[in-house]
Amino acid sequence: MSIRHGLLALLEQGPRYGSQLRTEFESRTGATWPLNVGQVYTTLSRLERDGMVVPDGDDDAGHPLYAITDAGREELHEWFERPVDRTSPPRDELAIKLAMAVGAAGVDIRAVIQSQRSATLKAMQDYTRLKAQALIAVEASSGQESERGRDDVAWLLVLEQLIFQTEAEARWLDHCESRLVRLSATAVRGATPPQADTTKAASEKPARARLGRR
Amino acid sequence: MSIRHGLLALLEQGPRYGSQLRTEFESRTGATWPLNVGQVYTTLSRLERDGMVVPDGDDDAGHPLYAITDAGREELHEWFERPVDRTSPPRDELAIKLAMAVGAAGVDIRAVIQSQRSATLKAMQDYTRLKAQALIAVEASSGQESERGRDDVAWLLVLEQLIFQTEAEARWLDHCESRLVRLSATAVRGATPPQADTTKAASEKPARARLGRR
DNA sequence: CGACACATGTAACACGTTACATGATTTG
DNA sequence: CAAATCATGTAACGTGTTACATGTGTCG
Repeated sequence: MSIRHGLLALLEQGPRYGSQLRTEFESRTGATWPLNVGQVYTTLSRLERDGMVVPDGDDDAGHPLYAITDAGREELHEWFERPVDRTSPPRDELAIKLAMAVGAAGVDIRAVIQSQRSATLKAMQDYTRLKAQALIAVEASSGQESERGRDDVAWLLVLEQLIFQTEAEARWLDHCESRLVRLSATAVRGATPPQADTTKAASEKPARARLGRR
Repeated sequence: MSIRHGLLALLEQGPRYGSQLRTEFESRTGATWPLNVGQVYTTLSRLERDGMVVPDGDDDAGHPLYAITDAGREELHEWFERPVDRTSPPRDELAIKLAMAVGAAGVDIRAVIQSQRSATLKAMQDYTRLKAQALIAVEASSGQESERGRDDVAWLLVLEQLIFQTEAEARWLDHCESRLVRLSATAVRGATPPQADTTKAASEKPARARLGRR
């Protein structure tokens, strides 16, 4: 659904052709979310079917152009005004994974957290590196009212969102670990003897050993 | 893809029937991500097609059971070991929206940020309320080795992830706002005179007026 | 000319959502 | 018995991904 509106937003700047839309979409989001070209064409077909865009002649080079319609502009402005619904967020694979790992036999949840943390931190490093570059780019292109500066700023914002998100994820993983330690301590005191749980001992060790590179 | 593995994880506890899987899935994730029953059956068919599960007779009540296979267990354990790839995260609608709003004519990006922030903060309140309840539930069910306590803990973790995420989003929105203020200040100084930017003035004001409740 | 890149499509497939159809069981 | 509920499925649709087929320029 976001691609639909993303393309509409680009088309509001003026008529574009398919592959151009892909390029501009990726300049804005800094190739974080590579957009398949085929997707552009199918989405354009659907937008045309829904009356949001219309074919608008050809380029100098003969590329078929699409233009946004009034209905498309209406839809686009509604999209900008309507906040993204965060009360029913998209399913997050990591959250589901940890939810399923809680108390599951044969799964060492702390190992799951560990390996995820290292992946998360690695992503964090990449993002930080990219941000340094993005800052330089913004600096260089600032002052030009061209689309270059606009794209660089957009990319910087996207990147910073990724950083904020990743940081939150890392902190959450730490939080999970300490929370599980605390809970298992009280649970063990309440239900099962601390060291005599042979089921856990037998199932945790091999799961742990199986981890690492793959 | 997370539903697939989520169902597999539940099936590793023992054979289940369709609607039971849905119920258990929702107990774990605390109804954050309501799971359509139909989805369960189609996913089970695909899992069976791929050799991850097999029909395993009937319940006492006559419900058709599915059991996980060795291949399914293998797949499941790989899933637990393999960290979620955060270097190519799923497209985020909000990030795309802001990226498209940067420098777009007819769009007041600060208004977009504002309305999103209020939606985000509202979600935050809901989550906080839910967390208070979840803590009580965990407290009450702790010490029982039953599936109740496990589900309550899983739900608490999921909830806390949502809280961490939402908090990060709110902070990012603030960050965007101040960053845009700073950038537009330097951009204006660099390219166009501070107050005499008629293009900006003409495009921002009406966009602002058009926004608000809808 | 041949290789390469660019651009436009289309087909096949996976996943997810909604809605509908159909039995079986329980409950007023 | 009638209504409601639970459970199992299926159909239609939207979105997204990958891969393939095809044309059209450009450049060595």
